[in-house]
Amino acid sequence: MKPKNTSSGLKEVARYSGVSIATVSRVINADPKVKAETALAVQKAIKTLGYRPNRVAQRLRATTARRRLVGLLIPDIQNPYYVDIIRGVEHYAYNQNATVIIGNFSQDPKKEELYIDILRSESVDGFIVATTPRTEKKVELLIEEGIPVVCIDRGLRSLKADVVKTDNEAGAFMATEHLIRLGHKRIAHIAGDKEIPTTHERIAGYRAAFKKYHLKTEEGLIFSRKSDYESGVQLTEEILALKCRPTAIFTANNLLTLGSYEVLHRHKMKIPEEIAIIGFDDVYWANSLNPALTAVKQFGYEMGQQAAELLYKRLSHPQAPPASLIIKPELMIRKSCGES
Amino acid sequence: MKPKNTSSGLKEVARYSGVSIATVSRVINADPKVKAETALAVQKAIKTLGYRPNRVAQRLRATTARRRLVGLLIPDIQNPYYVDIIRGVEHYAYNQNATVIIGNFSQDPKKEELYIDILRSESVDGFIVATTPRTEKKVELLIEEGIPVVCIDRGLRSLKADVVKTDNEAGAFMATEHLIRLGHKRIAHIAGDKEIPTTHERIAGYRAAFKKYHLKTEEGLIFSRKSDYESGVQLTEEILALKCRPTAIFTANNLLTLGSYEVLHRHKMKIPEEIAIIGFDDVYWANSLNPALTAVKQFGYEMGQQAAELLYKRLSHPQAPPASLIIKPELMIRKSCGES
DNA sequence: CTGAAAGCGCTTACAG
DNA sequence: CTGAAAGCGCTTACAG
Repeated sequence: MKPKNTSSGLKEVARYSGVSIATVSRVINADPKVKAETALAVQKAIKTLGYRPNRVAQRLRATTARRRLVGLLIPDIQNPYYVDIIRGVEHYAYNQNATVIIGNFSQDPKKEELYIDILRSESVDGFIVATTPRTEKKVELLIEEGIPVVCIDRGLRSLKADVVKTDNEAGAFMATEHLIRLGHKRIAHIAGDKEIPTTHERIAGYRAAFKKYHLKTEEGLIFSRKSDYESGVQLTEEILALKCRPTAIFTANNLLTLGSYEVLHRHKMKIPEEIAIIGFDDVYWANSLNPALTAVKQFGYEMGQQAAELLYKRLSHPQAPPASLIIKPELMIRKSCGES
Repeated sequence: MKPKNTSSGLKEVARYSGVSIATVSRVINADPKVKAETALAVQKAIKTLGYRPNRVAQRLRATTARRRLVGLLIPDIQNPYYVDIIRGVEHYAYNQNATVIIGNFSQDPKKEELYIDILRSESVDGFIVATTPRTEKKVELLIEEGIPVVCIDRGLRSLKADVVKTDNEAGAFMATEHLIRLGHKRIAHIAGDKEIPTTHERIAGYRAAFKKYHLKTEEGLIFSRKSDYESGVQLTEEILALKCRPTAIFTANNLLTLGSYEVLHRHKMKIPEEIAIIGFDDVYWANSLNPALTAVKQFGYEMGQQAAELLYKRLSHPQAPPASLIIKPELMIRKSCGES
């Protein structure tokens, strides 16, 4: 019934190597004050006994920055963009011998709040969060309590935390400009949920491109519902039902893009001849779509790494002023807008 | 410098409500022996102080089954099938007030071993693992030590653990039979990595369908490299280069399918007229592909839930004999094989 | 350079 | 029904 206690514990290592548990602890933490030969003996004992420190006990005792646990709050693990971020954070953490604990709240506000509390109770070194305006207060509370937080994808309005995000306006501008240069004048924009700040930044980029080319932007061509697949489907249907159809669509994220593709195919629209499409967010299987998707690539993986790095920097410099890392996206030209 | 200690701790709650910390602890754990009015008073104190138990301390002290942490070992978080599994596990855990800690080893053997050790050091209640034969020994060790393990997607050869998996042979049979009934006789199979047991089960299903229809299976049409996107690309190229091309392809997982689509589109093959394609694994954007993908759906989300449930059952019945849950997949008929 | 001891925030027999 | 005390497995001043 009771599990054999194989993970011997500090005591056994101490006994085996003839020192105190304090010393064993010191060699585990690479304390340079330990005499070399003592350290060696202890290391041997650790190896032969197969000892592994209990991370829970370490964390309970440890002071911040040595807990080796980072909390990552993610809106939707089904969205490949967030998966990239997760992988990036994880990669950095792995190299620091840290673990990451993910709170995937699936766009559910209740879960979102709860996960903040839970991760906090897990004594994370700090948080990396893709905030929703909804929980902004709660996140600010964390910061006031001295818990390091870095925002990813979206910053805090109060700007009190580090942030790494994409230059959304620039990305949307690039996409729209690409279409304009190809001769499109009536471009629909399927925007994301207006609750989310990035949505507005992308709309701004869309408008800016029109402005630069002295084109007027038709307000009726900006569509928005939520940021999910289903909204992509519904809004594309609305667009196709327009008496005077636009010649191109710019979708604001990968879920919307996918939803849009579904409808375009169902209506047997020729892409890009009858309608061109360009999406925000690149995916690794963009070439498996037909035609291959031209998209604005956000560097999710790199952003995740940077965020983790920022977090650990802040751990050692809690008083440093908040930093912003704005990553320029890149246009991946493939086939869905025609040859450029 | 030092974070304000807002999360008051048992002591403050005890002081505030005029009882001992033992009593506070009891009401947190819903011990029925506590007098109702005492409990009420304590609950009020907890609420007004905004107290939240420190999960790390709880876990250190707790005995198995009350640690509320499940370890999930996943081969590749970029694969949507595993994302479904993660979501399922998480859903169940959430309802148990448990957290799940994910070890995503990205198909890297070294990471795989390391994550087992790390999750173990985190004192998980138990593991849910998609094993690789590589780490089978290590997983068996876990079991011998009395740590509950449930395998997902793939079982243990020794059968010593609970397992929830798809009926792979049946799934592959369904896919192949579907193609045969549509009149295809020469069907290529892009199988997964031969190191992985599911690969062989799917090949067996493929063969079985041929047998049932008294067709001979051409060994030269079974292709295998690894289980990733790139292999899908390469093997499809090989297939198209064949002097005598098959009329259909059956791909063994979603990554291979996507790779295959890329090549088929690049070569401007008409699907399904020139070549039909059917894939193992369904994805939520199957309709965004062109043509919409006909696929064998594995119930990843449900499997994840079941696995978590099995894990918690085993926690209360450690001696129960290992259970196997074999889930029947379902054929999702769309357009990539033509109308049925 | 090393050990004895206190303590991280909890839970749980053991008394009463 | 409740409290005092031991202890989970570590780390870290404090002595020496």
